Amino acid sequence: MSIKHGLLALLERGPMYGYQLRVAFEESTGGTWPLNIGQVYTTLSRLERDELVRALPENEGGQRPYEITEAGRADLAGWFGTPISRSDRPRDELAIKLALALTTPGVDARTVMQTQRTATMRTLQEYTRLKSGAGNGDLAWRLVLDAMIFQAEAEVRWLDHCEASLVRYAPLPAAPIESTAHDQEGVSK
Amino acid sequence: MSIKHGLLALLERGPMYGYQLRVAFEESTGGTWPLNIGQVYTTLSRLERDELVRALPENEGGQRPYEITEAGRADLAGWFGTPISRSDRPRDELAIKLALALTTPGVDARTVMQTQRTATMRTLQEYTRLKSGAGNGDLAWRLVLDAMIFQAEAEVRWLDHCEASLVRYAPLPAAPIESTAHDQEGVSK
DNA sequence: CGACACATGTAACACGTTACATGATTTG
DNA sequence: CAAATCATGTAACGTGTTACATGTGTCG
Repeated sequence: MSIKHGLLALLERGPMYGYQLRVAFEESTGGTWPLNIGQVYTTLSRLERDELVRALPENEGGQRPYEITEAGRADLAGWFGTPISRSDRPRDELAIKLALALTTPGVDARTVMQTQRTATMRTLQEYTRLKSGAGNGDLAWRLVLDAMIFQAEAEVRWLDHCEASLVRYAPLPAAPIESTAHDQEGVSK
Repeated sequence: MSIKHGLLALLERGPMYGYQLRVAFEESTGGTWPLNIGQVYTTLSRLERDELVRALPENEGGQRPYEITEAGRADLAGWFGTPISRSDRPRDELAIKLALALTTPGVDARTVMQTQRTATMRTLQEYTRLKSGAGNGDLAWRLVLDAMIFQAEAEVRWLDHCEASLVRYAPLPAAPIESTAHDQEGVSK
């Protein structure tokens, strides 16, 4: 759904051909999400089939530009006018993974959380580096980067929250018991 | 990818048949993400083809349970052991939408943001209601809910951040000028 | 009996990814 | 000339959704 409307939005600026669309799309998101060129052509075919775009005659350079139709404009307006609801977002694989980790024998949920946290922190640093690195006159791409940062931060916070909940729920997971008479501390709460 | 490993994780608890798997999967995530039953059967076929699960003989009740294989166990361990990276997550449709809204003629990015914000706030309230509503002995499903809450909160924060950036970048979008000498109020902050 | 939950499957379709095939133009 | 970039497309495959077809058992 995303790409379809993305292409329509780009065509709203004026007629463009496939290759151009890919470049423009990647520019809009700062190259964060590479768009496969094959996908562009197949999507354009479907858009043409649905009469949301119209192919223009091949020009001198052998390029096949498309223009948006009235129906396409209407569809695009609908997209921009309607908020994206939770239900049409993909399942959160990480949440599922952690939920299942809790009840899968032989899997330590804590380890899963910590591994994920480390990885997420690393990409978070990468994003911050990217952000400061480029001067970026480009507002759109800066906001996309911020979106990824906000999400990654939320993920880290959630992971911490999960670990806290786990500790409260199951203080120590079959803690290795010293045979000597040492105390085991810090288990409270 | 998600469902494949989800089913494997459930089968790690012991052999189950399709219908059972769907119920168990939905229970794990508190019914937040309904899983289509057709999907379960097709996924099981593929898992069997790849020898990650093995079909057991049909039992009295006419049910066809599956059990996880050694290869399946290995695959599952790999899933749990490897963090989910940003690159194998789906594109963030909202971020794309907003980035494109900024450069699409005839579209007011501010309106798009505000519409989205309202919708997200509403689902956020719904989540909080859900959370307090059920007593929930179930840790897994509580954490899944929290994940959605954390995400939605991050989204709202991001939207606010976007609006602030927009204001700084383009203080007033071709503000309609009153021909009379009246002030225009209430535009700030 | 009729509705509903249980249970299994297939077919059609949409979307995304990867890889392959092909050719023109530019540039070192 | 060779390599890179520009440019268009097709085929195969994985995954997900919806809808359809079918049958059993149970409960009001």
